[in-house]
Parts: sequence; structure tokens; C-alpha cells
Amino acid sequence: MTRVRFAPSPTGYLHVGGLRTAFYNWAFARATGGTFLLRIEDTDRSRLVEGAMENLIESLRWAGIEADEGPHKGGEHGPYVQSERLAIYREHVDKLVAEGKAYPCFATPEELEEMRQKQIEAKENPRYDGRYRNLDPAEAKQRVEAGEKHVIRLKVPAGEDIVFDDVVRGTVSINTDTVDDQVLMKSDGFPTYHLAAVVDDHLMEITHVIRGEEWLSSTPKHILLNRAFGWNPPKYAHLPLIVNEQKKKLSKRDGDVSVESYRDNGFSAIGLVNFLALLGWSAGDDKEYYESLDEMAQAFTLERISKAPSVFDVAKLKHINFQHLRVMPAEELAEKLTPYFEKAGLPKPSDEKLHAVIEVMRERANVYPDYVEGCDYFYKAPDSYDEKTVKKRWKDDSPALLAAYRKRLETCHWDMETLETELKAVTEEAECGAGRLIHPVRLAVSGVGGGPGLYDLLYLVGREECLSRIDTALEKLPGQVTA
RNA sequence: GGCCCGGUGGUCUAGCGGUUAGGACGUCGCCCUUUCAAGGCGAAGAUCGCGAGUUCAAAUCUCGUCCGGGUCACCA
Repeated sequence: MTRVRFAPSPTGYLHVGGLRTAFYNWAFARATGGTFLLRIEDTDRSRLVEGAMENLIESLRWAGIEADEGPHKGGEHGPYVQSERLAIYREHVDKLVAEGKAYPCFATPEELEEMRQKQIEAKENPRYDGRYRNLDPAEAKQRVEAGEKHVIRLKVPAGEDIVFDDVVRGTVSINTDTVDDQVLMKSDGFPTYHLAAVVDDHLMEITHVIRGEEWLSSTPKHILLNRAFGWNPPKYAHLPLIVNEQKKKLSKRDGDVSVESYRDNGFSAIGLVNFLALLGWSAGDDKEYYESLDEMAQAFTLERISKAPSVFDVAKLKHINFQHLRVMPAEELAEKLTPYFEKAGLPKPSDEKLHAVIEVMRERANVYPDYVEGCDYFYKAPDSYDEKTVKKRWKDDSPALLAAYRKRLETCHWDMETLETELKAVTEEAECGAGRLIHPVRLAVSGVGGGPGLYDLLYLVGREECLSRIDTALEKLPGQVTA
């Protein structure tokens, strides 16, 4: 039975890289009939952000990833928030100290900083020099009991190659000479990531640790810790990083990195996850579109995760999102659109009208707001006219043709076929191409040069509104009606 | 700088000893549409980072090298 976890820190929002990690974990659990749990790693009190945990859970839920166990779900292995497990870490670290596998270190942060500076000046690699490693245990105990500030460090053996088999990277070997006597317990009584994660992963019976590559070089510490406790370490799978165009780890500086920002910008959950899943993984075929998370989970294997980092390309995200929106039922789409109408300050149209707009816009919308702000002319009169289009399409004869068409629109039957017949009649009468009138009409009614078919546009905007918009255009756009 | 990981068109990728190196995004062109998209067709774009070696044969195996990244905290 496999058990995996996603263990974010509540320092703000869910990062897109975090979502991908969460998805891989979730998919692996689903694919193997295992369990996926959520654990909150809030051991750094200085970086805590109010509401971040709820935000994380909400973002995951939005994405469609629900944990089987977690702070919001409960479970047999709780609590799932590390700050509620302090006694557990204490107990474990005490045991290590008692067995001589870890020891108190009384060096102050300032002292250590000074040590590092000297090492750097001497062109040495900065590292803990073991100054309290061999302190007499009795003396150490006494100082601890006297209340002296200290941390607990792990005794890392010298000159040993720690070799492990990473599921995505293969055999990795790191010598302990490059590993510091790692701090396990901070002076504030909170565990470090290393201690907390190892203890929790064991207690929560995690079988596979699937996490970002930034953790690869500290994996020996985790293996050593497991050994100190007498445990078998889980299997490790280190995921390639998601990077920016400069190939650097994607960060806040690169713009939108939070899941909520993509959600707010109108990407669908399935579109985002589909895109993210393909960043570093493929089923081995050319499949790029997955209808559901479950469909991806079916095809998912850790072995097919690639080793190389991948660049986050919004253009591709848009394309994948487009494919999902294209097949989304109108009812569902209409519901997703609600917040965008609010945001744009537009009243939400009737279902009937909205569904009609949706069908007409389907082939041109990449994100939700493309159905609202991107075609606001369906909902309100244009307040300006696109300059380029005016220049290109608004000719000397436009006012006259438009006026003539307007006259027919007053009384003609309001269906798309008639709208077209009437337009053709006007241009035939004027002995010119239909385009001569089509474009000015579009410009007058929508204010822009592109969009859905003209007759769809007119039909949906409605007779009264069309007439009024044409009047406005004749008034505002250059030229007089000379005929 | 030490250690570790990585390297197929601009981007995401397929490939696992013999392929005209395949697909997708993006770009460009044509068709369709008197719009914009979508769709169809087509094009440009990769000496598979580079150099050796193994082999009849290497993107695929080995070594070296270069470049890129990650990590070296009482942050995760």
C-alpha cells in the first residue's frame, strides 16, 4: 500500500510548482491505489502567514485535488499540522541525544556567522566546525538544564558515501564530508524541516517522498536521520524544477506564480493542471489533452518523469486551457463566468443570451474573461472605436451605406438570414461589395474589427440596441450622410 | 568556490543501438471566412551542448569537457 504526501509551508499561496508536486503525489496515489495526505509544515514561526493554510487547502480543492488525510480531513496519522506535533519531535530528538547520535550546540547565531565569515576569508567552504560535537555529555546536559540557549545537531559520520536510488534520477551518491552536522531542533523548541519531515514521514507511514529537486542534496541528511532512528527510509523521487525563460527556478519575480493568480485570470482548474502535469511528465505517447485528473492519474508513473527542468510557457498553457473551455458545457461555463461580470461591472445576462454568446465565442476564448471583457460589446455599447479599424474600414461611403442598412433594420424580420439578405440588398443597390458595409456595421456595433460572425453579433445584440449604436456611430465617426 | 543534478528545433516533449529524428505550442504562408478566431494544408526551425571512445552502426552505451541549474541557514 503506497502512502504519499504533499507538505507545503503556509507562507502565503500555493505556487504552481507546488501544485504540480501535489498533483504528481495525488496521481501516484490514485494510480497505485494508495493514500495521499496533506501535511502542513509550519515550523518556521517567522514566516507564518495568517490564513495561508486555508488558502493552500482552498487552492488545492479548486484544482480538484482532495487529500485523503489532512488537517481538514482528519485521519489515523494526525495531527497533520507540525506545530501541533512538537512533543513528538521533542521525544524523538531526546532519544537521539541520549544515544549519543545528536548533541546540543550552544553556539549563537552571531558566533556561527563569524565562523563562516572567517572560513570564507580563508577560502574554505563555510560549514559548521563541530565545536560542540565533542563536548562532555554530562557538561552539556548540565548547561541544557541550566536553561542555556542551544540547538540540537545530528552527528554526521565523516567520509561516508551515502548512496541512494532516486526513482527519477537513478543512483545518487553524496559524501558525508559535504554534509554539516545538521540542526534538528532550533533554539525556540521547534524542529527544523529535516527532523520534522523525517519523523512525520515515518510516523505517517509514507512510502514515497515525491518532492522538488531543491531537496536532492539534503536527502543524505534524511537518510542518515532515518538510520539514527533505526528506520528504513522511504523511496525518493526528486522532480525537475519548473524554471523561467532564464532557466532559473520560477519565483515571484517572474510574475504570476501563484495558483490563485491563474485562477483569477480565468484559467480552468483542469486546464492548469493538465498543462502543469505535462511540464516534466508524459505518458510516452503524444497525448497532450486529458479530460480529467483521473484520466491523467490512470496514465501516471513516476518512472516517466523527466530529469531536465522545464520552462513555464504561458502560450502553451493558454492553448491547453482553450481546448478545455471549448468542450465545457455552456451551463458550467456560464457559472464560471459570474465573477468576471462582477469584475467588469457588467450585469450578468440572461442564461439564454449568455449561452448564445458562449456558443458564438467558443472558438476564440482561451480564458474565462474572453467571454466577458473580451467581447463586452455583447453586453454594452462600445465607448470608443478601434483606431486601426476605423482607418482601414471606415470609408467615405460608410455613413450612407450604414444609414441605409439602419433604415431596413428598423422594420425587417429579426433573424440572421434576414439580416444578411437586407445587408446584401443595400450593397447591391449601391453596387459595391458586401464587405464595404459589413465592416462598418461591425465597427459601429462592436467598436472593434474582429469577432464572431456579423449576423450572430447583430442578432444577439438585438434590434433596439443595434439601431442605437449605429446612430451613435454615425454621429461620432467622420463623414456625413450625404444620400 | 565545494558537492550534486541536468543538456533533443525558441518552448514542452517522443525516442532507450539501425527512424528521412516523430508530435504539440509558438512563428510564417496558403485555403476557408469579405472580420477575428477555429479548422484544413504547408513551410521555416535540431550538425540530438561539444570532443573522444566502444560498435559494421550512436541522440541512444562509456569517458572527458563545456554550459546551465540546484544546494551549501537555528528557511522550507
